[in-house]
Amino acid sequence: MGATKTDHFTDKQNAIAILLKALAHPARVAIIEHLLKVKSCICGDIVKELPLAQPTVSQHLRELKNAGIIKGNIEGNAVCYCIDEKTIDKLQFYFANILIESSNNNQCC
Amino acid sequence: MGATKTDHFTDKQNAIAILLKALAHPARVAIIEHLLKVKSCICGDIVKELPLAQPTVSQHLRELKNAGIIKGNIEGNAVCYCIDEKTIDKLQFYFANILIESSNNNQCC
DNA sequence: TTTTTATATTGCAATATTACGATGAAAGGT
DNA sequence: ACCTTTCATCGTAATATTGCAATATAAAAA
Repeated sequence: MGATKTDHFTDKQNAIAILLKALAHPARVAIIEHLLKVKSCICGDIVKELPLAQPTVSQHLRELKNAGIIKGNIEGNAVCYCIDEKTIDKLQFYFANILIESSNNNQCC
Repeated sequence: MGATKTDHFTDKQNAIAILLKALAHPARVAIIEHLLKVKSCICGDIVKELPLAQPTVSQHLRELKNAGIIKGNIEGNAVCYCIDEKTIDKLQFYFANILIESSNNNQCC
């Protein structure tokens, strides 16, 4: 025990959980917000912005990329990261849908 | 090491991360989806729906409640849970905002 | 070619999460 | 009073995550 029982849930449920888990860390939220702030792709300056060591930032970037939240392009010496809007759109849609379905319910608490 | 360096991030970043972490597990996603499906509050039948033992489900429900994603009312012998729409609205707004800000950016990847 | 710059990977210690059996608490039914 | 039902809590084992020093890699600059 200790491992999530992924097999017992639907693919969609696991997919959403993986996306949310990728963003469920303040450092990774900060990375996304920095990407928005600089209004362009980031190439390395994230390490200077975050209060974390370079390997830690690199690890967080990899997790965001694996989940499909950001995209990364090798640009010569540096690497260029930016937000994958398609994935954020999925999340926005997911929560918007919960709100729609939820408003039809007869709330009791 | 091992613990998230919460102190180094803003309150907003931590707050979003906590909300997303609460939903970053397929069992908790499944709980929310069941709440939507039954179109009412759930009073105990979640344990039968999920492939997890009762203490595990109870623990997941507590995490969702602590994060403010669901509300819970004691109803005699049973407990009645339902979605807190205000919190889902926060999340929906957060992602919608990312999309708006992101569309102003000159994407390079 | 050597050095520098930028990022990734490895290995590991500290901590957190997940899952569940056992047990507890509290209300309802008999 | 006694049992049953419903849910929470405790304790604990298995596993995952976080963070970083050390090291590797790979392209640019000198």
